[in-house]
This record gives sequence, C-alpha cells and structure tokens, in this order.
Amino acid sequence: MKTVPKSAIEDVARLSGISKSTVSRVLNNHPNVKEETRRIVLKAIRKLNYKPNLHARRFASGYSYAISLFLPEIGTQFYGRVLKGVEEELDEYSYDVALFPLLSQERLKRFSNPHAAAYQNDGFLFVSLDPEKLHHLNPFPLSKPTVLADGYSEKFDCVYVDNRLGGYLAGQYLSSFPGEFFIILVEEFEFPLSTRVFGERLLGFETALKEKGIDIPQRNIISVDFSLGGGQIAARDVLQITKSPLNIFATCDLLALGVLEEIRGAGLSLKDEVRVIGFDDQPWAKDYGITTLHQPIEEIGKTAAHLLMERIKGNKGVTKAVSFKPKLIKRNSA
Amino acid sequence: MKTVPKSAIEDVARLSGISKSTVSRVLNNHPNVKEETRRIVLKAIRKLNYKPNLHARRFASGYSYAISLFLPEIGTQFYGRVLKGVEEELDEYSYDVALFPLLSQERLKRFSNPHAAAYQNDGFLFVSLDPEKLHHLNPFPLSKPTVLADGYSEKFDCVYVDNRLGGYLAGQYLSSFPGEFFIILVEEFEFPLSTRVFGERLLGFETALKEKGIDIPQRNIISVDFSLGGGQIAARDVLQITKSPLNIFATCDLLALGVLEEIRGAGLSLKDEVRVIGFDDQPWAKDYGITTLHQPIEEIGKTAAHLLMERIKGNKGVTKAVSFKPKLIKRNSA
DNA sequence: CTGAAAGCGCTTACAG
DNA sequence: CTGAAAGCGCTTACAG
Repeated sequence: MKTVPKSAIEDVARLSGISKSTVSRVLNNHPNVKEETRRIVLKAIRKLNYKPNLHARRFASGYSYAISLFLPEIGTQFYGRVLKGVEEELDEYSYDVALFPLLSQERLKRFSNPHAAAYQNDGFLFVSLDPEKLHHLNPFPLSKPTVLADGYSEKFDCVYVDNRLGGYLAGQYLSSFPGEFFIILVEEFEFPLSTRVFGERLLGFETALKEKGIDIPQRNIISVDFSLGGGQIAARDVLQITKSPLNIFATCDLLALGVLEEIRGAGLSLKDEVRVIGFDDQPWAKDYGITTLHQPIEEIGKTAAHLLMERIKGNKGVTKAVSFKPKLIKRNSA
Repeated sequence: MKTVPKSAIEDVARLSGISKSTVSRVLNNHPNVKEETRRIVLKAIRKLNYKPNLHARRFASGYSYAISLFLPEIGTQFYGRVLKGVEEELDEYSYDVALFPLLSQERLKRFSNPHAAAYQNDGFLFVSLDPEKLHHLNPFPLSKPTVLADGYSEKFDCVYVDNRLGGYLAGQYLSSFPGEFFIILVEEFEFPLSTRVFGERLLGFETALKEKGIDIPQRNIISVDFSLGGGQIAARDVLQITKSPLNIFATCDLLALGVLEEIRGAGLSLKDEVRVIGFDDQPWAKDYGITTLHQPIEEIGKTAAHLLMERIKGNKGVTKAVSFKPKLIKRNSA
C-alpha cells in the first residue's frame, strides 16, 4: 500500500529520493545544498515539469516574489524600455513585476488604501513619479523597500539621468552655430503626475546659451504634445518665424524626427541651414541621423530594479542616488 | 491563562464571539449567514481594521481573486477608459485586475510560458488583441475563462463596437454635404498586435459614399500617428489638396481635434466650408463641438469584465458576442 | 445557519 | 548538508 503524494513537491521528493525540505532548498537557491543533490533534484523537477504553486510559496514564505512598479502610463517607448530593463534585472532574482499605471488624477484614489493589492508586494519602484507628492494628503506606508527611477527624492534610492546637463550640452553645441534658437517642449502631465524632466532640459539649454550671451525669446519656446505630429507642427510654426539659419533643440527624438520630416519637406538643407538635436538616442535615432543626447533608458530601469532587490534582500545602507550623464551623439542632423 | 490568537481572523472571531468559519463566510459573502451574525462580524472587522491576508486566501481557496488583462499598451485614453470600466465591474466582485501590456513583438515571448504569472489568475481578458493570433506558434492554455474586448473571435465571448457601422454612419451623413471627401486613419501596430478597427471604419465609410455614387481617391486617404499633431498635420495636407468645401472623417476624436485646430487657424468656416467627424465621443469632444460617433468605451470594459466574472463563477453557456452600435452625435463640427 | 477540524502546498527553524 | 515536523492564515466539506 503506497502512500499517495499530497503535493507536487512530494512527487519531486519521491522521484529524486530527496526530502521535500531539500527540494525546497534547491528551488530557492539555498546555498547549503550539495552540488550533486542539487543536480538530482533539478533532474526530477525537469522530468516532472514541476512548477511550484505560486500562491503556496507566497503564503508559506511571506514573500510575494514580485515588486510593484508605479508609473504615469505605459505606451511610450520610454516606459517600455524602462520596463524592459526592470524585467531583465528581476529575471535574475526570479522576481515578477506588477504594473500600476496611474493614468489619471482621479484614478489615484485607487491607490490611497494601504491594503490595496499594489502594496502587497515586496518592494515599490516609482518611475517618473514622486511618492511623497502623490500621497501628500494620504501618505501610504512606504515602510517597504522603495526606489525611484527617472525622478529624485532625498528619502529614497534614486536612479535618473542628469537632464539639466543634457540640455546644457545641447545648448553648448548648438550655440556654436549661427542663427536663431528654438526649443520644443513636451506638455507635462498635471500635478501630481508631473515631472520636471523637460523643464530641466530647458533650464540647461538656456544656461548654455546665456553663457554665450544668447537669450532665447519666449515665442521660440514651443510646447506640443508628445508625438511625431507634434514635432511636425512645431517645425511648421518655427518655419513661419524664420526660414534659416535655424537651431532647434527638440528635447526628445520623437519630436526631432517630426521636425526633420518637415525640414526636409520644406527643402531646407540640414546642417547648413538647420540644426536639430533630439534627446534619448532611441534605437531608430541612428537610422534617421538624429544628433541627440544619449541616455541609457534600460539601464535606468535595470539599476533601479537592482537597488530595489538589494533593499529587499536586506541592505540597510544609506540612501543612494545614481545619476547617469547624458552624452552628445553627433550625427547628420547637427 | 488566555490562549494567544494565531491569526488575525481569530482576533475577529474572538472579539465577535463567532467562529472563524463564519467570519470567513461573512468575508466571502456566503449567502447562508444570519443577517445579525453578519452585522456583528462586520462590526468587529471594522473595529480591528482587519484585512484578510491575500496570499493565505489565494492559497486556501485556490482562487487568485484577480483577472489578467492583456492589451497592446496603456497610455491612450481609450485603454484608460476600458480599464476604468473593467475596474468598476471587478470592484463588485472584490476582484483585482493585473495588467499585461504586450508593448512589442519581441516582448511576446515573456508570455509564451504557460507557467508565467499572467496565467495564474482566474480569468483572462484580451483587449484589442486576438489570443489565437498571438499564440499561433505557441498556444497557451486558454482553459481558463477568457473574454475579448474591442475584438472578435468565434471561440470566446466578445464585446466590441460595430466599427464598420460607425464608418457607414459617418459616410452617410457627410455625403449629404457637397465637396470633396477625406478620411484620416491611424497607422496600425504590426502583426500580431494589429487590430482592424480603423480599417473597419474606412470600409463602412467607403460603402456609404459608394451608395451615393462617390468614390474616394487614394490620395484622400491619409495615415498619421495617433496624436493631436497627427491630426494637425493631416489637415494641413488636406488643405494643400483642396481649400473648400471639405468633408473629413477623422476616425477618432483626437485626430478630429487636431484637424479642427488647423481648420480654424486657416480661417475656414466650420460647417459652411468644412465638415469634420470624429469617433469615440471622448468626454472633451462636447467642449470642442466635435460631431462624432459615440461608443461606450467604459461599457465595453465593464461588460467584458462582467461576462468574464460570470464565466469564473461557473457559467458554461454558449459563447456570446455583445456588439454595441455607435451613435452619431451631431455637434458644431458637422 | 454555525462550529470544529482538516487541509491547501509550500518554507523554515530545529535537531542532527 | 539533510530530514521530520511544525506552521504560514485562511477556506470548506462535514456534521449538526
């Protein structure tokens, strides 16, 4: 009379002839397991195509094996790339990411309850968001490990790119050319979803120009929506002000691409008459010859996820900020 | 010597003087609980601010109390509103939604593993996506309840709007005006993330025009990116072809708004010289006087979530398709 | 309608 | 380095 295995992990234990305690240790990469034992267990796991019951693991261990990622939205290439970096890093720890796009101000109240599912995970990653600003009325328990990406705060580990420096580098380079100067900005989300990213790039740009004694008039600062068409429309507006020579800091590659399309359509010659600089160095920027500020977007996500995982694993060190320096990549457009 | 409660639910049981079995029944809205008992228990729950341990519930019940929502991206108003409808409905069942934006073709492989976290939930909702197309190489187990929204398939319950009819209604109405006809389309995602939504609207539009003996030339079919700027740029292109009278079907309100901005900028008079029709009837369409096809976006999400929850609760009925009829809302722009 | 008890499938001190 | 056993906090037949 053979005993019936009660759980899947017992099947593995039986087949491998190893206790389920040790099978569990193998599953969790526990260091104190003999190499040969590990091999035997892994073989049985493969043979049975065993996957541990996620809910049982979470319950028994007290870990969710997942982090919560808060972001304004998902749909732009930026957040897709941040997410890619985050997922790459989490894969190393066999952790999952649960996505919580805020989307709108009114939807924020879904996150004001500290018992919300979003707060049941082992750590929180805020992208382009300030948790303190979000919860200034209704502070939620940030007692769990928390890291910011594409944002800055004194209280938490942060990973971001120096946007002001990026704007400065763009301004420094563009100001070596003759002609009029323009900057195209993206309209920000409303508080509290706003970030200062584009404002920072503007500040750096203005600083660099000012150092050369150049003032940029208000009408040369153009705001559009974040889209190809936005860039195109901005370019048409620019061309109504001056024909050439022109120097345009588009503050992101998507706008720069829209600008370039219009410039070409208008028959102006790039570099000679018009200079355009983007920001991001998206994978396709090279194909279009866009001069731009490179920022390591996946790396931001990856680094933030890494810091967060270290916190989850128990790192109690002082708060840390990682700032990446953008790099000017000179190509055809300037 | 009082016994120490081992779990939070036991605190509630003790305080209310009711067994934890019954406390659990109250928590799960079990019908067979005396009204007074329920009241007593709820009072104790409130007093202790008790929230059940989610992981324990999932483990013990075998339910995750969550559904997985697959969509191309999140960031456009459309998906935000679908999600809103889904969340509203799920709140009724105390269910959560886990978001899985596919984002890119290469990212699809994250979802090819049937053990992926996305498939651990109680049901699947696909928005603007065809699960069979997604998994034609690597079919994943759709043995759990599955519903489609903004899409159609023979195999699953579906909820969608009749886009072809919408296009037809736009064409029927616009064709009563004199002048030239234009249609502005949104460029689709690449396979397998593509949907036929805008293609359907085009088909309906062409059918209506054809019935009046009108053929729409190829150059009057303009594709742009989904953005305000896209609409503006399309309008400028239209104005280079003909000045007036013009009839433009913009296929969504965002494009229509961009078109209107350009039309006004060009000094043309709406209705007399130019007619513009959008699609969606977004909340702000009224403010801008956009004539449009109304579609109940939240309702699509809500209905899809409802069908899914009924399936999860055990409904084994035949597959069902719910199709909403778009409605022409006449306002200032046409 | 309610309670005592078993059980969900893992993890983890504890002892060896 | 490994195993036997207790335990994680709920749900749910089962009996009444």
